[in-house]
Amino acid sequence: MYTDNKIISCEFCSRCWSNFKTLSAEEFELINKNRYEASFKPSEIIIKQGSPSSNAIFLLSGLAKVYMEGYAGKNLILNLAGPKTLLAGPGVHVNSRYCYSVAAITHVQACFINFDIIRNVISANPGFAEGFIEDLSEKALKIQQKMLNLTQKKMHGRLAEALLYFSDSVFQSDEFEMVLSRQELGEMTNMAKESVVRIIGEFENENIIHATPRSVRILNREKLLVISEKG
Amino acid sequence: MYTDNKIISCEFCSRCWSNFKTLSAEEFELINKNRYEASFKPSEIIIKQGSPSSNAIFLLSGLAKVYMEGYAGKNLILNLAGPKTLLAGPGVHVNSRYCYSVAAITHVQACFINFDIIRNVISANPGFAEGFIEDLSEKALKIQQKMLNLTQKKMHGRLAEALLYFSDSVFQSDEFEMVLSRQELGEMTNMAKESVVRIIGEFENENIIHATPRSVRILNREKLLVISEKG
DNA sequence: ATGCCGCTATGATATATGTCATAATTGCCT
DNA sequence: AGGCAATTATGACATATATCATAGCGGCAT
Repeated sequence: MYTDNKIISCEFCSRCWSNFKTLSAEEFELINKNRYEASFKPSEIIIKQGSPSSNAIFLLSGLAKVYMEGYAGKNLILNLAGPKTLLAGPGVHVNSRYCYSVAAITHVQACFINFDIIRNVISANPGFAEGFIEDLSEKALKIQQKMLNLTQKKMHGRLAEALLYFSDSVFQSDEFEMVLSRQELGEMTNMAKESVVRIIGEFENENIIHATPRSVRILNREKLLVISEKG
Repeated sequence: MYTDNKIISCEFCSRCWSNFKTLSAEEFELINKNRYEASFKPSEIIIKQGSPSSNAIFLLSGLAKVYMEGYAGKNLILNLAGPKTLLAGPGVHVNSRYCYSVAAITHVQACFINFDIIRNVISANPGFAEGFIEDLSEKALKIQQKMLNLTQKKMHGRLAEALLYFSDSVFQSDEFEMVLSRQELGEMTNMAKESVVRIIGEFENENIIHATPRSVRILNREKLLVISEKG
C-alpha cells in the first residue's frame, strides 16, 4: 500500500487543502517532512471508523465515499470526497478516533499527515486555526442540513437531492458517471435499494432524468429541483 | 428583555463555558466589558435560526430547546441546553447566521457576548482556540450520532433513547420532569405526536416507565437500554 | 364555579416504505 | 465464447408510521 512520495513539496502542491495557504515556509517544511503517500484501489478502505485517528488525510486524486457504519451492518453515506478536502472527522478532537469510514470509489492516491503536526500548527498559527474552525463548521452545518433532509423529506425528495448533489457538487455537469450502486445510493438517501430503482424508474418515465446503471443525465433540472424542495 | 448585568465578572462566574478557564485576566476583562444579560420567559425565542449570529450566548440559569426549523413548519429538536453550554452553532463561522433556533423552556437568564470578541480571543489564545475546536467537534459528533439514530432506529428505539437522554444527560435522575410536550417529544425523535403517546402507553403497560403528561419515572432501565440499542 | 382552549389519548384508516421472491441484465474471468 | 457472480429490475406483499376524527382531561382566566 505505501509508496514513496511523489510530490516534492506541499508548498507547491495544488491538490491539497485550501487552508494550507495560511502556512509559513517553515510550516510547509514541517508538514512536508511528516507526510506519506499511499494509493488505494477501488473499494479499499482508507479510513476505518473507530480506529485511532492519527492522521489527517487528503486525496491527491480519485474519489472516495465517506460513510458511517451504523446498526446491523447498515451504512449511511455522508458524502463523496475528492482532492482538496480534509478527511479526519470531528472524532479527532474528542476521543482521537475516526468517526466515519472512507472507502475508495475510483483509484485513489492519498497523502497522510500526522495529526500531532496539524495540532502544532493550529496552536502556532492563528490564521490556520481559524481556517480549521471554518472547515469544521462547514462540515457540521452540512451534516445538520443532511439530517433535516433525511428526516423531513420523502424518498422522492431525498433521491432528487442526491442526484443534484452529484450534478452540482461532485461533477459540475448535468451528465455524469453514476459511481455508486443502487444499494449505495440507498445508503446515501436512507432508502432500500429497491425503492431507489423504482423511483429512478419513475423519474425516467417522467422524462426528468435519463439513467443507466452507470450514468445519469439530468433532462429536467427544474422539475428535479421542485421535487427535491417539496420533499 | 434586556436587564442590567447581575454578575460582577466572568472570571468568578461558575455558570459559563468551561473553555473560559483558559482565559487570562485581561481576556476576562475584555469579555466582561462586552457582555450583556437578558432574561426570557418560557417559550420565548432566544436565538432565531437564520438571523445574523452576532453573539455567543450562554444560559446562566434555566433550560432551553435547540431546534432546527425545517420544511412546512416542521421542527427538529436537536437537544436541550442548560448553563455551561455555548450556544451559537457552526453557522457563525460559515455565513454568520444562526443555523438553529433556541427557545426558553423554563425561565431563562442568558449572557450575550459579542462574537467579534470571541474571535479575537481565538486568534490570540491558542489554548482557547483548541478548546473551541473541541467544543465544535463534540457537537458535530453528537449531531452525526443523532442522524444515525434518527435514520436507522425505529420509533421505539428513538423514543427510548430520548427518555435516556433526559435521564442521563439533562436531569441525572431516573425520575424527572417532562419539560417537553408530546408534540415536542415527537419533534425530537422524528415521529408524530400520536405515535409518541401510543408508545409511551406501551412502555407503561410493560412497566418500563411510569409517565404522566408532566413527569417520567424510569422503572426498568435495562429494558429501556435494550430497546434503545436494538432500534 | 364555569367555560374555554390546548394538550393528551385512542381507534380507524391511509400511505409510505421495507421485505421477499424471482427474473433480467451486466460485467468479468478463464 | 461461455458461465459465474453481482447488480439491476419488477411485482406481490408486509409493516411501520402518519393522518384523521373524535373524545377526554386539565389548567387557567374570568
